[in-house]
Amino acid sequence: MKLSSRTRYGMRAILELAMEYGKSPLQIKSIAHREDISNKYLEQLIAMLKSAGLVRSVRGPRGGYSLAKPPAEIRLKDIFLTLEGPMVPAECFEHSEYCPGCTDCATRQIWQKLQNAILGVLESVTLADLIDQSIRSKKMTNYHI
Amino acid sequence: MKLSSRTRYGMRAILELAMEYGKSPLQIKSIAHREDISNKYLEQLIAMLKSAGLVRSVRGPRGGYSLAKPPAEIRLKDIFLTLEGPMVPAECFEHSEYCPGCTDCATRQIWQKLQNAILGVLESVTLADLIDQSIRSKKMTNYHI
DNA sequence: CTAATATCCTATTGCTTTAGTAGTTTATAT
DNA sequence: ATATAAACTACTAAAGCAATAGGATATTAG
Repeated sequence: MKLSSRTRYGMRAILELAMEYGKSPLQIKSIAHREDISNKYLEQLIAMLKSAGLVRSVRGPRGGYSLAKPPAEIRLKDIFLTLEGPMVPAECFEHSEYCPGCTDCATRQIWQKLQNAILGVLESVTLADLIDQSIRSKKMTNYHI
Repeated sequence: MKLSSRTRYGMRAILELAMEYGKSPLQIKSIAHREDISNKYLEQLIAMLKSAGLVRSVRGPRGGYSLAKPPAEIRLKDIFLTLEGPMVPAECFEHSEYCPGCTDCATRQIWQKLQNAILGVLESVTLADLIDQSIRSKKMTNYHI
């Protein structure tokens, strides 16, 4: 079980934007270079984030992308669901009419628990929290050196 | 984000075996029929569970499959990891030499949290727990009718 | 011994998703 | 005007998923 590149790249990209929040917009090529991601592929991922209302854009020279909201108002859950799609462990979560035997109900409860656990973590963390963590860990390394 | 059929089918199949624990072995075709899963595909899934030591088999007429251990000693984590493969959110979890920028470290901590949350749930539940839940929910419906 | 049964093993296939590439169009700052 | 950078659309190679197919092997019953 692993996360898709889409989600990993997208998360790193939006974190770059979060760290630049309040400054001038960041360009695709700049983010792509910093994070070592394909230019054109990143373009598509950021388009997803944009249509989800998490990111806004400015076209033309000196244009680029920036966060649509303060980092403290963007939860990882929003980013995750935008990139990874809706969380649907089993068919019967979408179509309740599917679910023939009652054996499923026992397993279904587990998938429900799993979903809650995942969404719980992603709900509880904002981009601002991530930045704080990042800064703190950098300070730690400085103290050691 | 959704679970693979492999995992969903496999979980339902081994739960069937768990409910039959102590009795004579269950055959592929029987499980496949009860759970409405392709015969041949299920065969492969059960082979995975067998090579993981969760299930044992008897060949020939009146043969079939049964749990290798009591239901209380099989955790969902074991089943899940067998079917879904190792939990590797990002490359740097396998190859720590990968991890160029420090931006990753912030996201990496999130993937770690996510992993812990998922494994935590799966670690805490055994097949015996699932059977208990299943029986209890059946009783509930009986009371209502 | 033989026939039936059910697991075991390997290969192949169609399908979908993923990750990435390519090229053109549109808006905007200078 | 021109350069810049996002916006949009189409395409493609590769991988994984969900099967399907067919024969080999072991075991039991008669």
